[in-house]
Amino acid sequence: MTDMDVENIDSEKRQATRTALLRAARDLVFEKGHDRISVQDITARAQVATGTYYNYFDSKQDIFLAVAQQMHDLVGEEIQKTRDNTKDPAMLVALTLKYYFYESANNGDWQEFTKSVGLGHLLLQQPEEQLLEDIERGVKAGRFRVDDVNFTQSLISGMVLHVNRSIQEGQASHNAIEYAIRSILQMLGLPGLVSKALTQTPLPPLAAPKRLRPIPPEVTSIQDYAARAKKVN
Amino acid sequence: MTDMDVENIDSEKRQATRTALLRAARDLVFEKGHDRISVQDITARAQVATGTYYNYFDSKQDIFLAVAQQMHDLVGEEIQKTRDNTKDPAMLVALTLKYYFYESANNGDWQEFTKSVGLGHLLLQQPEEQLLEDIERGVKAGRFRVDDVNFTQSLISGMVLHVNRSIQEGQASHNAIEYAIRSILQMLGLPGLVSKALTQTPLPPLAAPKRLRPIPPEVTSIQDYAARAKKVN
Amino acid sequence: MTDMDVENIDSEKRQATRTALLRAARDLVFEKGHDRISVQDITARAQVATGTYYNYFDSKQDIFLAVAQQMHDLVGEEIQKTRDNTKDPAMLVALTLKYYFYESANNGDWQEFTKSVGLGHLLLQQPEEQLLEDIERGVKAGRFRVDDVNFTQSLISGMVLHVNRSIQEGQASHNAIEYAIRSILQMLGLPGLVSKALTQTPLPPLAAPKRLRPIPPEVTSIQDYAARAKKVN
Amino acid sequence: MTDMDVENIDSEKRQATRTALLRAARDLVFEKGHDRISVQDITARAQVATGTYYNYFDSKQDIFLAVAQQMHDLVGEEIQKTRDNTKDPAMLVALTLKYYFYESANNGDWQEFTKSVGLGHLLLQQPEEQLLEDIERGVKAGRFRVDDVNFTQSLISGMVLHVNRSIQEGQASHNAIEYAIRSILQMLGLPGLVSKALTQTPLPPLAAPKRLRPIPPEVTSIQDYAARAKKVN
DNA sequence: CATGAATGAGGATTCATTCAT
DNA sequence: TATGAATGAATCCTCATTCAT
Repeated sequence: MTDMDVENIDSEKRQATRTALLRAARDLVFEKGHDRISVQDITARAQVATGTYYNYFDSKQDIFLAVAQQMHDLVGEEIQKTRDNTKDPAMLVALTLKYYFYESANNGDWQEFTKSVGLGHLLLQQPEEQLLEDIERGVKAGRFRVDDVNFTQSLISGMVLHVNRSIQEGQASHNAIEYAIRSILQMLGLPGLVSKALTQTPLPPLAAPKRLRPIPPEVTSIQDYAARAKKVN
Repeated sequence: MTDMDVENIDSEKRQATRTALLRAARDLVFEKGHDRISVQDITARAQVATGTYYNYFDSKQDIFLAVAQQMHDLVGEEIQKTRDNTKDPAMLVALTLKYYFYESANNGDWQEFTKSVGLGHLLLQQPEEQLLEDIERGVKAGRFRVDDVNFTQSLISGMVLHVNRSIQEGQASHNAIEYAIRSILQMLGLPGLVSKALTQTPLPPLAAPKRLRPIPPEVTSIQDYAARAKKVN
Repeated sequence: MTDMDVENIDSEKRQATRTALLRAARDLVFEKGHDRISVQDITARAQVATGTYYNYFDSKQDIFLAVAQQMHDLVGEEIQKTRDNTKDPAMLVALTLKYYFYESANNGDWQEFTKSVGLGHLLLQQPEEQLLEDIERGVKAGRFRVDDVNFTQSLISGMVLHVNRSIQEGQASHNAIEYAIRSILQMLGLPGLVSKALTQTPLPPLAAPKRLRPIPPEVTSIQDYAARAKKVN
Repeated sequence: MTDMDVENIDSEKRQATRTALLRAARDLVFEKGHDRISVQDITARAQVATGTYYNYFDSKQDIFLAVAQQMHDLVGEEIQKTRDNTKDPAMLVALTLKYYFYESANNGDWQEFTKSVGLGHLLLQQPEEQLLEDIERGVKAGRFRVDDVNFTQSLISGMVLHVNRSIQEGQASHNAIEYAIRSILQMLGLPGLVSKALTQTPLPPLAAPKRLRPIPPEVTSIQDYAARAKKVN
């Protein structure tokens, strides 16, 4: 058995435990909803001792962030499949933006999870480095006309953030997304018509995101509870 | 001063305390968000002693239900204003359903509050007795044709519940609400065309619900957090 | 029973519990020495529930500070008895300084306690307001000649701090205390000879401070432990 | 490479690890003070794995005792340098006692370290075997007049212990040390005048012990803390 | 022997709830 | 009814120690 092997074995074990904890945390959030989850709940579910948790995460909150990252990465991987088949840099930018906007607005798991764990302000968004690369590629290919690549990336990320926020607050108009994407493409130097066309290209559907949360609680009318309320004597 | 007076004075005092507690609870939920609220927080804010709380509510959870009722009643009162000006029973049913659907989907305060306190399964919905009366009135006026009034009411309430649930899970089609209302009206014996017409009548706007929650936290991308995550060695 | 009575009774009860906790904490420090004391130890000894502790102190460390204050006050009260019989402001200043220096250097309980609880940097020292009053009185009586009373007080407090520190670090000469007091009196405008005389006036002894700590652990040579040490094979 | 060599190499490695652990423990005590040190802290500082610690020490406390021994040995070695130049057995006894008393009272590192780790009852003291040899040599040289060498040694060790304790508790008179040494010498059969003379011989200074602990915390008056204390309502 | 993941008891702190006054 | 001190279970987190590799 080589050193390499030893390292790998250790890594695998470590990864296994870490994954078990992450899965336990994620499942419990969807099952119990809230801060109703204790660290002990998580470790019990993951079949490890209480203290083990702190070999992997710094605090209770820490694991929820890690789960969010995991979910974020999952979305990224899903999108990547379509990106892989896209050669045109302009198309790449357009569809990536569109996908992320779509996910941000519609990925119920993400929304439920992040809200539940107090990370509701996190957004599904393209990693900044990736966007930067996309822009650089477009510039090299002569498709984009940009003076300062880094600043352009920063500008776009800012816009996306803003649009996402507007959507979440319900203040975004019906076609805010399309409009935003079109504006961004134009900003990158594409002609208006091309921008519009790219924006409207329909997306190949993403793999339907498997719903992670189990049985939702029975939806109920408030009257059922009213009886139990304490009366004012 | 009569016994009656004494009673009334006491009652008023009691109501005042109860209201102070309710207001404190509601404000704190919107300010601090979660389970970060203790009974002590509530009583401190309401300027009463800790123990006083339990003269009005049986448990910590109890008050949140009461607040939810309060909010539910508020919505009901708002809707009632329009109902008061509506003579036709069919129209009454249609607009009431429509209003409640609308509120259920869009009342952000309600949604935020209920989710926050673990009552996310509660829905804004017409009180069953009211619906029953509406149906009965329509029957008396010869507008509806219904065999079993009670059962019909029960059926409708069930449908509404189902539609609401679908909406909340994002599985409802674009015009689910309109379709549901139309179906219900037909169920009550109205002709298809009439049903459709009633359904499409635009609603007079409700008083814009004042948002209670304070400044939302800054929306941020997950990459900002990534750095802090504990690495897998 | 009047409201006044009720208040007093409550106060007394509260004080009793607080005192019990303080006494428990102090005793345990002298008995067990260190952080070997848990909050549960303290509450158990004080015969109250764990949570009760936090109705009186904000944190574990908090109570140790409170005990230190208590001990500090005790010293102050002891000194006050002699101060009460001292009319001359110059004498008052001289003997107060002398007493505090003496206590700071020799009060074993104070030293042991503060070291034990990580407050070893605290000193027994005359409260600044008291010193200020002393100076003011001396000025009014025409005994001191000082331009800026507040600044003078501040200067003196700083000197005392410095001398105390030197003593604790073993860097102070044999008669540092006398010299310091004499210098301070001169600073207040007294003639050199008078200062010297006042400084040398012997102190009436303080009430012998009752040693609070119980049986000290058996002093032992390190050889007794050597046997138990793990050998290098 | 012979077996012997292998053994030696292993031995050296072992010693190196052990030394690294000891150094880490000692440094950390002086840096962080208290029980704020975990075994993990020590191993991390020593650049070894957690488990390695338990190949060298039985418990957490164990290493502190070992460090104390190390410090004790260091003092012994320093004293030995002077002992080596001392031929007269009486002088040897006198100066050894004096040195150890001096160190016991003044070696700040020793005092700080032992107090910190809960070994405050340990003393710097001449190893009993060494004292025994010293006495025997004096007897052989006709300098001492002693009936039972072993019992005498035991008696002396006991006295030293007692004096040390008195010093630590601040109950020892100014010249307790000199008086004790003189008494011991007389006990060994030396004439009073000779004893006195030997006792008063000044010591060649030991190598100034380098202070290991870092910057001491700022000394402060208790009033600065008072504000933060929780009030009794 | 070295390693470092796993363990679980222990300790600080919070807070829903009770109850004597 | 109002009060607020008391309660103790629950929770987060630490860390000495073990043990399989």
